[in-house]
Amino acid sequence: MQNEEIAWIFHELADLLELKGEEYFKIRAYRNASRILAGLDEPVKDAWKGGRLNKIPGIGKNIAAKINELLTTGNLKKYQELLEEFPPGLLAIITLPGLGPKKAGMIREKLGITSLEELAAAAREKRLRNLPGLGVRTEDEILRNIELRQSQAGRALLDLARNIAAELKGYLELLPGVARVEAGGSLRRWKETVGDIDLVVASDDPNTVIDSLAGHYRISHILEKGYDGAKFQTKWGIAVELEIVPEEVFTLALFRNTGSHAHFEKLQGLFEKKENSAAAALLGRNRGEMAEQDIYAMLDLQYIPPELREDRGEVEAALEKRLPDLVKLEAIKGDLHVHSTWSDGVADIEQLAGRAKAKGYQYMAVTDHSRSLHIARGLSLDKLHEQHEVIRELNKKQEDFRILTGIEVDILPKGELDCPDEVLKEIDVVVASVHSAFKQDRETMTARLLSAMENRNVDIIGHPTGRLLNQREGYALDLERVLEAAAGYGTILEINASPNRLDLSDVNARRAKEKGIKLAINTDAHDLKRLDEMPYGVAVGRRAWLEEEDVVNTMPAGKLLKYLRRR
DNA sequence: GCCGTTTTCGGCCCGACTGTTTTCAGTCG
Repeated sequence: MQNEEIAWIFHELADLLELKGEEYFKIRAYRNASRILAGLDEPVKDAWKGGRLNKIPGIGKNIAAKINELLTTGNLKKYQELLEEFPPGLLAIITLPGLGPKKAGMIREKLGITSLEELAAAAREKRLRNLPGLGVRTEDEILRNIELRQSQAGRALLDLARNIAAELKGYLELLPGVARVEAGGSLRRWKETVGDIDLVVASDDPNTVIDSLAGHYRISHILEKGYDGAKFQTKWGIAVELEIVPEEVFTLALFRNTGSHAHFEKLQGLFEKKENSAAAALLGRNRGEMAEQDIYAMLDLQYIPPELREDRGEVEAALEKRLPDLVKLEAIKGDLHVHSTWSDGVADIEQLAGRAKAKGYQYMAVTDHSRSLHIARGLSLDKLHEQHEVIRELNKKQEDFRILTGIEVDILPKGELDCPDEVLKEIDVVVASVHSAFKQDRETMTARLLSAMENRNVDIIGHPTGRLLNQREGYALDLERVLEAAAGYGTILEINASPNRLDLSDVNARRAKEKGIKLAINTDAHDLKRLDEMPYGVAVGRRAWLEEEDVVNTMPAGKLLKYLRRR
């Protein structure tokens, strides 16, 4: 059982206890444990074997005992009992924005509703609006959110899909007769969510491959089976589709499998114009040596990296040899948005810096929350000052790495910042973000962000649209005006690399670039593990056609600091 | 539930917004 799975059980346990009406602090302890386990830097199993479980801060006697039960028996009695008491549908209902345990419980009691489907039906039949505490607006909101959820059904976040894909790839590669395995489809294009995991396998024995994968512990059952492929359902909901081909056509199959459809069709058009000469050349080659580059070369195109294959002008650009030189992970020299134990992170500054350094970074900004964000233990001005003193001391001990002072300052509902200018002025990296009053109307929210950008102390706008993938839409915002303002003021916009945000999105980041706005690709990590999520942000940057010069944290430390102080 | 230069119980902990109300409970970050 992996860390994420154990963490997920405690997460659900917390929700279940909330439905049961348990005491707030007990629920919080489970939530906290879930977060800690998900962010733990070693397999929980190793800590368990080594008897170190209750050495982990936040894991006490009781939760350690439950982890022990999980790892010993594969099950948790308390969890199972609660699941029987509260149907899984109720858990889905309380994840809807605006609905919590109290309202879900009331709706269940009054109408016997225990699933999203039943809730949607009741909303359509206008049966919710007369319940105590609910009205027409809530009813509309509920229906809208359920429909939004259903429209995304089956699409997994990229990190989950990539993790499962990597595991299955490793497994398949060990099978006899399997020469190569690669993930294709939207996963290879690094799209923010993935419908199913496409794996292309080079093997002359499809049956063995299919039967072997069917027995993998991640797979719950087989959905379709053909001669040269099969589709499976995983236990995590997302489907896996296998395409099994002879080794000599592997590259071609992977190329076609990667898509997108629109990109592929456009290339097909080019092939047809070539009157089969290219296709003939393709078939005439020694196929074993063929690389994807050759396919593009045959069409007189520059090589188009998978991230660009969306038919958003990349084929035209490749024809004219003007594809961008896309930013690479190796170009990233630091992370400018990281949380420590001073606010709501679970790793301390030295641990974070150590990990950042190990990645080859030159710098990292510690940007803990500002005073008004109580739930995240936002820092008082005194604490902030103290933290910056600590950082200055830590910097004295090292020469080849620099910890930058920072803050993630709240943009308060009326647009003012949650920290006085004279304090902000002294801070290396000021990230300003919205964490409250998400339901403001478009005009108010736009003015709020504009007001923050106007402040010359603000360097970066954090997760600019506030969206959470598969959970909630961004706040109402006139993004065009925000982009205009960012371009005018010289404000940097963030690409938040967290796989559940990826905010700005690829499309919006590309618009930002077109307006001459600089971007920062940051992890917003709250633990050591999440510092590793930078590749997801870089992928968004690549999908946005960004080059190294568009991304401020590709600059060396000295140049960056100068750049930040220019306003 | 966890934690403890507070040693075994008591503290942890929060204000703002929302939609429903007409004074507030529930939700949220």
